[in-house]
Amino acid sequence: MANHSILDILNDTLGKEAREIARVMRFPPGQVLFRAGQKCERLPLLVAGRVKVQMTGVSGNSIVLYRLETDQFCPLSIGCLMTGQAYRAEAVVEEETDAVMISRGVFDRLMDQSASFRQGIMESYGRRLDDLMLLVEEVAFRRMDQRLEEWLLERADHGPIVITHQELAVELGTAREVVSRLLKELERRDMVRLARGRIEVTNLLERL
Amino acid sequence: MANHSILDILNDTLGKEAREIARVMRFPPGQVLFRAGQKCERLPLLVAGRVKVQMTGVSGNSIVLYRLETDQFCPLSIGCLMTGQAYRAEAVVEEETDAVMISRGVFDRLMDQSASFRQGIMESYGRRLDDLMLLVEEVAFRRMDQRLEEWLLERADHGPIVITHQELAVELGTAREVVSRLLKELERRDMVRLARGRIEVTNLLERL
DNA sequence: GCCACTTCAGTGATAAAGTCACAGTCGGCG
DNA sequence: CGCCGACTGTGACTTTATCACTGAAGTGGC
Repeated sequence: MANHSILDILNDTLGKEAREIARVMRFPPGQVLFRAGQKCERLPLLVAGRVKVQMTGVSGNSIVLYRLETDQFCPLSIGCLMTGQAYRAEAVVEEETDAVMISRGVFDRLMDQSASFRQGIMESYGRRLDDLMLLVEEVAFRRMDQRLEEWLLERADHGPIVITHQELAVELGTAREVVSRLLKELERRDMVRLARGRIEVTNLLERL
Repeated sequence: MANHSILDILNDTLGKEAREIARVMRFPPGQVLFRAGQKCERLPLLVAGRVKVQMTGVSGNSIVLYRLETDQFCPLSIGCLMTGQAYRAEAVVEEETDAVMISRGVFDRLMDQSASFRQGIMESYGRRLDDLMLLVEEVAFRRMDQRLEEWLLERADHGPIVITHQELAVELGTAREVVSRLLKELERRDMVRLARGRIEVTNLLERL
């Protein structure tokens, strides 16, 4: 996976069938790749773009689990494809996304024939497991104000962050009111400037 | 993986080398299979027994992530083996465990040659991912009293539960004091009986 | 422009959970 | 028996979650 793009691997392994068997599809922002409760038909494999995977608990609260980016597989789909279970989460396109949709048969074939493909799958899986372990630790043990500040700092580079408090609450897995209060407190300390649907990070960095 | 045990698959694929290449090791309760920070040399694959995998956050708090049981692989080890990263969690034997320890080379060979092995690996991975997603939801959104009661009910079948409040706190990813208080409250309502290092569930069931 | 309507944000009150500090209690062992 | 370490209980306080509600900002029709 280090040397070749996913498309190269597919072409190498599947030969001239590649284009027919594994068609690249384009998804616009906002499109839902899959919802909780649905069965999985095909494994999405991102060629470009970004997809957000989030889960809604019984309480109705949601949390973002991880994001899929270029050259990554959706590990949830693999699980659902292999076991026939329904999805437990949903995937929403954030940036226009091109993805190869692979059927179970083609997946098995690739796993059988391409060591590079296997390597890619295993790495993708490993990364997700790691992501989720870190998320568990975050949610279980870290303070919300710190997590919020970090989240803001990570996206403060390119001007104001366009997001509602509700969406931000889902990112962190908390309640909208909590986010509102913490943000207001940051504004009082002149660390951010708030507007409807927009957060401008001013001098948050200094605390690190 | 549905039809054959892991040992069968190993024997089928590796032939007479199997015994030399992938030796079965026995671990007593309490033994640590790996610690956070260590590198992974071999992939443990449980033939019998039970292993608890837990993680300690920067705060010093710990939480149990999942348990390995018969015929399961340790997905963390796969990740560490593939990427060369160090473990982020630790694994402790709970019941005497027999495990086959597989090297990177043998792992790659099995992945290449045995569809059953691949299937087993992928299923194991899928299950862990699912476990962790559920854990994220639990920790993020569910009430501690309910989680505690469920935990107790799940192990109330075979007489008193032998565990300290501290250990129970790690199971749930909370603080010892929280567990102590919730348990005391349950005892006041005559739902459990408490003793040092022991919890007896009396009539907790009725609430369901 | 004005109005109705929806979405978004702010906030008080209260409950649940986490943190800190410390006291009491039990069990084993010299 | 008495001491020590591990375990448990609890008060005081902080942080986070939940509930209920208000107001403010954008949107579209007329």
